[in-house]
Amino acid sequence: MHISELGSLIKRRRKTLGINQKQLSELTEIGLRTIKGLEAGKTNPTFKTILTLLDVLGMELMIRTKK
Amino acid sequence: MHISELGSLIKRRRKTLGINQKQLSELTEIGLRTIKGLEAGKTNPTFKTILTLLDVLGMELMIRTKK
DNA sequence: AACAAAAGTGCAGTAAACTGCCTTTTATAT
DNA sequence: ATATAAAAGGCAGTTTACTGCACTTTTGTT
Repeated sequence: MHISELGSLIKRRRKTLGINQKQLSELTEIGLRTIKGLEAGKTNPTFKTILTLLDVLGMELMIRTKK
Repeated sequence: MHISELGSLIKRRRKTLGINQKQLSELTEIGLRTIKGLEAGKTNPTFKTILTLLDVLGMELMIRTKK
């Protein structure tokens, strides 16, 4: 998992749910400009931003030791 | 998963591996002050910082849709 | 108890995330 | 072909993550 992956993953999920960037911005209360930059893989988002987005998108993040 | 969880998770893993904060800082090339703040749950780290730490700690991050 | 190592904390500078505003490009209709 | 909606991108201001330095507190060892 790296940053560009994260962006495309969120973009894909958003489209699956049938919402646009503006709607996602309103639902998450994250600035539209931030969402655009993140989906394009052009910024290095903070943990909070990621968690807020995943929550609204019905996704979860897990961390575990590599086997 | 929220920020304080992330901090304690990383701290626990670091101790399991038997290294101190300074060594982790050197291995990851992330500032010692940053690691201290993160383990204490006092900052909102960036995705890059998290991924770098997890990598050196032999951990991985996954994202999936909630069932 | 004394000492050393590790961890925690305040402060200040730099870089970058976050944000809004506005313009341009691209896609999707009619 | 035009009009509309969605996405992309430049720019500038504000906030905050990241960092080093210096000092304090806690933990562990002899």
